[in-house]
Amino acid sequence: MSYDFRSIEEKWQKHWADNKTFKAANPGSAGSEKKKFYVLDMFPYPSGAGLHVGHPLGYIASDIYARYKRHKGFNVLHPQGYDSFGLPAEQYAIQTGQHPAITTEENIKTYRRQLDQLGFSFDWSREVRTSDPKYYKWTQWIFIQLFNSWYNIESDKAEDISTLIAVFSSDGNANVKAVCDDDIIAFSAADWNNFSSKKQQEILLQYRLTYLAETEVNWCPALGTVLANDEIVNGVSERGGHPVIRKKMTQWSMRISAYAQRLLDGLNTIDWPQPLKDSQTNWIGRSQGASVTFPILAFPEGEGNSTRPKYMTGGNNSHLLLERAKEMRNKPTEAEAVLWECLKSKKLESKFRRQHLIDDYIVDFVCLSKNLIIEVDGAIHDSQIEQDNARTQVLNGLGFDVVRFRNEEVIGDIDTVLAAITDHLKSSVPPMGDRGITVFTTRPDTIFGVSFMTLAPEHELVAKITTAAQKAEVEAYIEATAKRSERDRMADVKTISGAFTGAYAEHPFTKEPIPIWIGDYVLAGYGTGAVMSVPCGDQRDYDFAKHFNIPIPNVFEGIDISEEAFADKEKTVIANSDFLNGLPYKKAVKTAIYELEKLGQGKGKINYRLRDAVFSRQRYWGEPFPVYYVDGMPQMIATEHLPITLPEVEKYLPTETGEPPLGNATTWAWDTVANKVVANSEINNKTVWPLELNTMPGWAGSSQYFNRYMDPENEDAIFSEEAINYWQDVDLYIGGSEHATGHLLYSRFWQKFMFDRGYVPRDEFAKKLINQGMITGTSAFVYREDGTGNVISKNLINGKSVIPIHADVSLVNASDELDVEGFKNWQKDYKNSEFILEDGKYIVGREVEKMSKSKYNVVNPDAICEEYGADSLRLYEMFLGPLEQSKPWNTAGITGVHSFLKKLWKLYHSGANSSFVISDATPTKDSYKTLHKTIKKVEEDIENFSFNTSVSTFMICVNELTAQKCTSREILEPLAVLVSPYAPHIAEELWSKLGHNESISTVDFPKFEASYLVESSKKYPISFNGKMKFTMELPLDLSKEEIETAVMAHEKTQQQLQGREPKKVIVVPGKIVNIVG
RNA sequence: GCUCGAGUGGUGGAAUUGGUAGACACGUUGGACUUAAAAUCCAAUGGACAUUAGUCCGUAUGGGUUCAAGUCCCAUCUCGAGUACCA
Repeated sequence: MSYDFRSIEEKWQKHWADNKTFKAANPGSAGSEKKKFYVLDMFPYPSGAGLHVGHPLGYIASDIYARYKRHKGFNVLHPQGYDSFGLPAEQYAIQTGQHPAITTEENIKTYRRQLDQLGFSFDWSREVRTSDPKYYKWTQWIFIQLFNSWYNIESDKAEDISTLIAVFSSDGNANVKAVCDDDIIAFSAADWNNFSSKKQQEILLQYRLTYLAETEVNWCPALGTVLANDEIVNGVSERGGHPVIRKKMTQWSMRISAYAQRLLDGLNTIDWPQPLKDSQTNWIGRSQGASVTFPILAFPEGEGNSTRPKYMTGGNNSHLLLERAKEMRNKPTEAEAVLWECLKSKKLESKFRRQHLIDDYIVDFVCLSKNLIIEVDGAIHDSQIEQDNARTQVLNGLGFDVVRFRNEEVIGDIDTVLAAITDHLKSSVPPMGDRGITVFTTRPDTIFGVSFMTLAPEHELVAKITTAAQKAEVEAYIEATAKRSERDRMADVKTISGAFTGAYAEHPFTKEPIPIWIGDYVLAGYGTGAVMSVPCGDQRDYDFAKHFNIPIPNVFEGIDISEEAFADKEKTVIANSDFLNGLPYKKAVKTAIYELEKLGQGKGKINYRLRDAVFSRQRYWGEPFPVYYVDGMPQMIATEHLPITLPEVEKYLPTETGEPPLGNATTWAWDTVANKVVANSEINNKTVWPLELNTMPGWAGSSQYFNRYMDPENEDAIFSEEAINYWQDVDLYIGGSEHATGHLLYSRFWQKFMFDRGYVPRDEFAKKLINQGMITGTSAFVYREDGTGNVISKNLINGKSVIPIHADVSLVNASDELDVEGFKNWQKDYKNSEFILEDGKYIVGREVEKMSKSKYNVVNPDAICEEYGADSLRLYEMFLGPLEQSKPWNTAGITGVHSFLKKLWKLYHSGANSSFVISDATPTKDSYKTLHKTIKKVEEDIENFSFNTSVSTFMICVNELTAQKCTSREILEPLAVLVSPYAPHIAEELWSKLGHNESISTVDFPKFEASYLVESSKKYPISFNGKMKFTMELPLDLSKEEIETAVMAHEKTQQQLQGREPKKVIVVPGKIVNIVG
């Protein structure tokens, strides 16, 4: 009987499906007493093109591992599902009008058929689809949890928003340490309790982990949607390659920045590939340095009143207000008097002034060096909250922090008040405002090398500080840079451009004026959008200074900076820098920060590149938000009313007024009484309100799917506690490296959030991750000659000018010969072209490229399965090389693994007419040895994910057993188990022929016995000066001396030495002999 | 530019803590079987020289450490991936 892979594979695929062979057991059902093991493939998007041979690579590897773990006695969870929301189905809907759900359903069918035919051991009873309302109900649920959470820096975790509200209403926000928006205004408990509900909601949005805010987003006009940073590659959209522009829009954002440090720290606890960790580290972009504030000297050097004393901070009406201030100083309230006694005694180590003019306000107390204002309010202020807020905003705008206390607080408990002020003095680096430019620098040690400041052209201060004389030039420059697209700016980093604002800042230490420039090499989106430029230590600053003839002071000892900047931190010794002179880098940084803190003009700071993630998409085919709007403020729909299902729309394009596609829906309003979605016509702005029109991005559905697989049918919770506590986390996660900074970062973020809120027991979702390499295509080219239009065979080009044209790889055989007639029929344009052949053949050119439809180099697994079978394809994909490595697809070698399977089959069918033969004879010593060295190697290989070498090992094993004419059950039974993870169909068939009725899938993995491999002798390689000359068989129990004697006595040794006396003989028993001399 | 990874026959790739370089396949060549083809089986196959015996050279390049280096160290080159003015 010959190896009929077609019927064998069909038979077992049906058997597995009918018997639910791979169903994983949840707690409470049989099988869950075993140890768990969770093997997961990255969520596939079911594209219309179906699978190509590159896709299954990772699935085969994970399947081998899953099957191996079952043999090892584990309860294995190996699920599969579909990330089925997404752009392609929607683009297709826009073009054809076909509902994306239909397209998606069809694509999934193709995927499922293709996956089934490869014999994967997935537990299909757990399948999830992100576009299924039963699934996205829980995506919406998580969104609500995020909305109802804030990040408490003190406990360093996310907490329920109610704990924040409690603090606000008892203590205000002065002592709240939270990750929140930058423009937070200070308020007291009384303020909070008096704020309108809308005002409270606005403030809370500044703290929530998902929040609605006007942000600058990447808008892609061609796709009609915003894109996340990771969806943009080289300045154009990842999908489609369309241009992307910056635009301000109100969008949902995720406060992932709160988790920057923990996302970084977590990388040390997981076994993920280093390059992947590196790119996440890079993306998070932590840099340690200092934030430094440079006061702005309002007028250019030498002009006007730059000599005006610094404490004169009043505005235009100063002359009117000074008298009033004096009067108030003489008649302080009781509370003011008490506080002033404490402040003027300098108990707090900072100088305060009382009843001082700031712009057009008289403030109660101010510390000018720390930009801190303290107001003491009586009962009257309760009635003028709005005015006070306006005043606070103006003062904030000028760069001051405002802290308010009530009279009763000051009189009642002065110590608490003083402690609060001390806290503020310590923590307050004045926010950026008209009074100063705050910059972030990693090199505070070079602060004496600052010779100019540079602001991003978009920086909000630019308009305020530019002098009349420079106005025209600055505006022209801003206009010119705004016109340059993101892409131009990136492509062209060599051109140096900028403009002088006419304004000057003051150096914190030398008090020298520093000119303020703008330049587009400074990015608005990073740090504060401003830099202190140190041309001697930074090449970009250096180039800028050279270009605009700005001085380049040298602050490095013994370094020549006449040609380029000096950026080496290790060799740095600071010079020309007052108190930093002679210090090396690290000490100088510390000292500089210490001195800046003393001045209140800077402090050590850690900066992250990671931005909050925009979470709104102006698309149809995505999760709807469980959100409706009351007076423009977002409201969450109670979780018991979820899911909010995607409405039907006439067309999938934005509305005429530019609203997202959901704006076309006519039944898209929320009735807060009936708690259901109703027609838009019922909106009354009392009980029926409009729903959110955006949908969630692609990564929403994939950020917790791995946990949902643990309990996918659960309708009451995202997963049961029993399920999550049993399965815990993913033990092995396999997928492509393209998800490094998208899916894998967002998933880690959500997992940490779920951990903080107590829903999951682990704060990292995947212990081990492997990136499988990409299988690239081998494109084929024909060459059309310029002018003549003749199509020339590759080796006849000889320098002629030709245009390469992709030919479909199915028209080319293994020897690179083209089926010319087939090509002519395929591309009708070439019907009448003349093909210039060599030796009667047309030879194509070959090139390795990404496998893609447009390059006509896609190889479909269906054809391979048809010709060689799934087991051959599985073995071959593994045999190609290491899993992590990228490699071009080349079918040439598949006959090798296919004939291996035939040999394996024959090993069990050695009888007459190839009939099945098995004997109970005791195996030979050699057969035992062959089997056990195979067990050892295969086990090691699987544990190390070195699947390619296992396949070789099987080949060697079968070759040896065939030569030994082995038919022993004692050998051939374990061999079938060994092979089963790799080639499960043939293994099942052989197993059943061996007389078993149960599936092979959970049979124990054969146990390795070292005793079978023990040898009594070794074929020693005998080397002379390290070069192997011959081998010599010697017993292994010889001592070093005995080996040496035996080797020296050998005739070939004497022949090699030709009478010379060896200087030294190295003997490593069991390994090698090396004779030196 | 920076970061990371990789360079081994005609090809995919093996090679344990440094210890016989090229396992296992593909391809190629020759042979067996066959009317023929397919399938199958056998043999050879890193390069150069040599009838044989054998000799020399060989893991990107140049150095180094070592009895011994594909493996460790230094420098250089090439390719791939990621990143893009990150202060």
